Amino acid sequence: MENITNYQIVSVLLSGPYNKTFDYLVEKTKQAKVGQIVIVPFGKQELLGLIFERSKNKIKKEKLKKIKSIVNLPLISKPFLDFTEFFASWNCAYKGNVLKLMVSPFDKKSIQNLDYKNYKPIDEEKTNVKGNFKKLNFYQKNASKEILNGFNKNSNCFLLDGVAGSGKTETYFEGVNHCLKNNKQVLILLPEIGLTSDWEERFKKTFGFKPLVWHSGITKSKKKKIWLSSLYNKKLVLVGARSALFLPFNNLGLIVVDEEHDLSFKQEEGIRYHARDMAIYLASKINIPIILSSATPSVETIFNVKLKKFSSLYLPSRATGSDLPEIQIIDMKENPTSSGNWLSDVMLKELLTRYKNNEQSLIFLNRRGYSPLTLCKNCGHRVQCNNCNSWLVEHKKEKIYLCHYCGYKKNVTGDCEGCNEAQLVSCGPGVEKIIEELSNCFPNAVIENFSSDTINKLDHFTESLKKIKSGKVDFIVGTQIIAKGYDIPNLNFVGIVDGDIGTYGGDLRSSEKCFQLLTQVSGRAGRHLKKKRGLVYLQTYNPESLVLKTIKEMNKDKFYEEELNFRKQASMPPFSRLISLIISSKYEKTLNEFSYNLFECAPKYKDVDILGPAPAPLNFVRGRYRNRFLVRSNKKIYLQNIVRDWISSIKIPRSIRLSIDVDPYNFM
DNA sequence: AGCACGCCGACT
DNA sequence: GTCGGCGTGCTC
Ligand SMILES: [Zn+2]
Ligand SMILES: [Zn+2]
Repeated sequence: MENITNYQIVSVLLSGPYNKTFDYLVEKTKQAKVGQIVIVPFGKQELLGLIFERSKNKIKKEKLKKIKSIVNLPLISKPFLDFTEFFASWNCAYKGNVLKLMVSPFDKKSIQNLDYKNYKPIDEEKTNVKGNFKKLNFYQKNASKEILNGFNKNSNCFLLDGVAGSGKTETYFEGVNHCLKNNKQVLILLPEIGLTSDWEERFKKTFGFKPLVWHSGITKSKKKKIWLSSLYNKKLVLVGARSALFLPFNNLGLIVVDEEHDLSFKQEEGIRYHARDMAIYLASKINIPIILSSATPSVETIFNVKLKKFSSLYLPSRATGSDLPEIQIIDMKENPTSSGNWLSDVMLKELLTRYKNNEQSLIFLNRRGYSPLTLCKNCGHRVQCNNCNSWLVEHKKEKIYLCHYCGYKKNVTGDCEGCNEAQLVSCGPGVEKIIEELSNCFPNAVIENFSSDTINKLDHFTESLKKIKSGKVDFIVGTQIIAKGYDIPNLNFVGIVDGDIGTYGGDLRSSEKCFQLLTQVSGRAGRHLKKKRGLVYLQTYNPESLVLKTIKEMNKDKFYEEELNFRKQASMPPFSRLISLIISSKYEKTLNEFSYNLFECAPKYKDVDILGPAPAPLNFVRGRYRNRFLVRSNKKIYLQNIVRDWISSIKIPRSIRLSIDVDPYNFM
């Protein structure tokens, strides 16, 4: 038997659904250190792990196994281990699964087969700035001065708040430049969809080199290279979607969250987390500045500014010098359309004027496809999904009915599944319907469909945008994808088909979402007009609505004031903390039994409200029945701990899936 | 998550 | 008798 004194004991966090660490032996000569990635035997399998602590010494020595190998890589630094711990605790996730995210382009096999010759870190020389910076205006200069000061302070969370086109990007580029000068790493988080070649070009023009780009479309081998760069290189700029947050940076100097309010930062599948909120924690952990940038900040962020947790940097005007557009509200009760049509006469008249005048117009409707509901007038049958209790959306171009929740599709046949004398009618418009309506009115016009159905491929997107910018397109019909800050020079008129998106849906953030979306879409109009202003027509059945009024008046402060008041009255976030439990099962009976058991052992605290169980608004998705609980408390309570204790007090049958959503945004 | 162990019904 | 279903519990 070997001498046990030649070994040391280390605690290893394993990649997988584990919350505690497991102790292993490792030869002292191997000089194991906290932060090393290792391969260990575990039961009958071999797993990837991370040395998390020196040793806990809580287990009998005879049971200990030896580490198989230590992967030859720089250490993952302590702040990132703390981040893993915090992340798991905050989001009620397994620590081991967070580790899995952190090493994501690798698995236990590929990390052992690391071929260092092929994965030479990217040449840092290439990140030497030799670009040209745009001249900043007075406000931009002030803001960037504040940001640069932030590098020397402890409290350093900034909100960069300015209308679309006010030059927020150029302003935070100053901070990026500062980091590069000091040989630091920079992480820029963008919504998945905002990460375009347009953005990359803009960066390259300014800095003279290309940033590393990280999103779901990047190949695995490229991702491995970037992962290694973040671990080896002292100096780099990485732009990425939310998952870039998990890269093992070794010398991070600044984080930017662009389009801070964007809902795509909230991960809703697998491990649920909010990338913006986690980025704020990470920045404070490493003690570096973080810049949140948006033309329409989230209510949460505005609240943090009010609490003086963040400092607000305000850019009041468009950098091009043009005025913000005029917004007119079209009362649909006074301007009704004939049945089956959705564009009012006023709207069509304005479109005609612009069309004759060779100007581009954008028609915005936040609904993909042709029609969200098809029903049979003869028998009342509705075209529904087989796996969900949702309506299928007709997509006319592809001749299918599509489920927007699970992707199920069915061919459009013209027959009815409920009777033999089909009289199918489409209820409600989608962008395809609007295109149909437009081409009836303007038979010779060129109309471009700009929605995620047509745009999901990057090259198709670039092509589409090029076509629009070349002026060949008369009408752009688009969903929210168009709101994402693309600069379209000759676009002077925006028509919003349905301004009432804030009134239905009815979750706590619907007003906020409506305000943000419509403000961003309106901001597309007239960005390059010199003497005139752009124009926006906003069709609505609720012209008196407060949200629409604040949009029309462009009174941002008033909107946030009203909305914060409402949230306060209702004890809703950001004045309280919410956690959703989503329980699902293939069997309705199992689901309801378990839900009841969970209800029975729910904690009873004075300051914790538990609502439920209730069938989810979408109570059947992908072949599974779903119930929900909603837990609420004030923010002084660490509600996650209460929920964790509750859940661990009951054994969960294998046929039940229970998902915990901290700070939920989606209540379906 | 895997994987083994174990306990019960049905099938050579 | 024994093959295989999946409910339960452990893995350093
Ligand atoms: Zn479906
Ligand atoms: Zn029918």
